Amino acid sequence: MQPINRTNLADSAAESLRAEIISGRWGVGDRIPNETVLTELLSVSRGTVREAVRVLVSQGLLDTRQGSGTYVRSTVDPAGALDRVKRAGLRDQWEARAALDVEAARLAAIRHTPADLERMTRLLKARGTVTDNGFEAFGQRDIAFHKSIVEASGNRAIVGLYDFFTASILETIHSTLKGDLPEPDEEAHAAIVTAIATGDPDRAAASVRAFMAPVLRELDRLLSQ
Amino acid sequence: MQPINRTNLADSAAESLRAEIISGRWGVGDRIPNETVLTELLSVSRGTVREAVRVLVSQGLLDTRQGSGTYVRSTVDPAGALDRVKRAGLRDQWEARAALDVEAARLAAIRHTPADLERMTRLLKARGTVTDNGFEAFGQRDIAFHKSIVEASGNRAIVGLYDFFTASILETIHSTLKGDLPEPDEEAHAAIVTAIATGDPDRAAASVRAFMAPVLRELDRLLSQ
DNA sequence: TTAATAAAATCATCCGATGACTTGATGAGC
DNA sequence: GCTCATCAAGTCATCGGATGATTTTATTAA
Repeated sequence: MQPINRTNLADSAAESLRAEIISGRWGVGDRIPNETVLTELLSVSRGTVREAVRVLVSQGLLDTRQGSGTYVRSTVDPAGALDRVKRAGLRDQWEARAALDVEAARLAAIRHTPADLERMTRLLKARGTVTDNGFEAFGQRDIAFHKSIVEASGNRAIVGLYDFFTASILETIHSTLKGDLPEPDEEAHAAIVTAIATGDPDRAAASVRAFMAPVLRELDRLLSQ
Repeated sequence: MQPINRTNLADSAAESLRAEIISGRWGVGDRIPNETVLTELLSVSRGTVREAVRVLVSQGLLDTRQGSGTYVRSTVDPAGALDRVKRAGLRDQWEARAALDVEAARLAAIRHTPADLERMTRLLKARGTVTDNGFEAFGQRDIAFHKSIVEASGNRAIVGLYDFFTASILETIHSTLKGDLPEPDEEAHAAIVTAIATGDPDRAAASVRAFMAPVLRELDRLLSQ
């Protein structure tokens, strides 16, 4: 049931332009053909060319200067890569976040400060049970706890990515699943904190991995139905 | 000095739409006003509205369906997440990428196909030495090899993230360091492939971790100077 | 040579028109 | 009453042309 390749001319045009840039045929600083020429090269209208160009401008690949032309700003494509991440699907995103979680715990075991530990412990205690203040609030508290672990890793890039995935996954899960993923019990949560507190990175990583495995298995089962 | 606020109508329009989404006034799944109405609301032409909408579509915030309308796809601002991660600095980015590398190798050990193994082996052989075709070309071949490992993980989200970091790191490293990071020898590279081939996830992960450790140490040393 | 001016090139924006697709309503047939 | 084909309205997709704003280049005068 894949409608497949709902192909936009503007998207295709953007891909063509991106290919020219990534391949290096258009180097940094080069002025690319003007809109009229691109219209002929790509066989699309000028409006479509402009939409394609503007997408690449918004991603930092191109730069337009009124009266002068359109120039290549960068040949690398970080925004495009992140965009692909967004479209990767719930399972892959969940697995990627779990991977970050595992490595974050490893780092946290090495780098955590007493304040980090105190915070994790406090948030775990505040987490409570599902019945307190409704499902939504519980989800928030659960997320806060997990985030405190990631923050203890001291790596801002990992924290940023974790936030990104958490928000993205939350959205998807609300619209596709009905929130019936298994929730590990308090004991499993506490085990992570304990492992980090011991300062053993392997043990910390393993505890998170063990924590995530059954959830990921259940997610697989739900999505394969 | 700064003409600043070189105000594109299309960019301003995109910002207005983004504000509606981020603020939550337009929720996920909502259909936003059609192009004609947006033309009136924003006081710009329909072409400009389309350019603004397409930018947000390319960023994953909106979703257009011909014949039906334009819908809010996500309230997560990938540009914001991207900015935070980019600001995280070279060291954190490198460490985050290494973390992904480790977990990707773990998954690759479990999921790799014979074609994946063949590809990794071929790329490792093609990688050669620094002296072949200059430093730049060697870097490309090295990246291609490492990416083949990540791709063998079968997780598109991780692949996307890896691309993101690779592109971002390359940009930074060219401008800050002088490219004098230690490069693990061929033996270390081959060890990763062997570990993945055995299908032992722990061994695969450990091999990548061992691979990355000295590089990260040296990066720390260089950045602390 | 230098500075002011004019002309050309280019992107920015607007407008109108047609096509393609989706959705909901309508109505015939059972 | 129910099903299904048909139709009409709504919406995005694409096209083409026209005008304005800005930059760059060429020209001209001092």
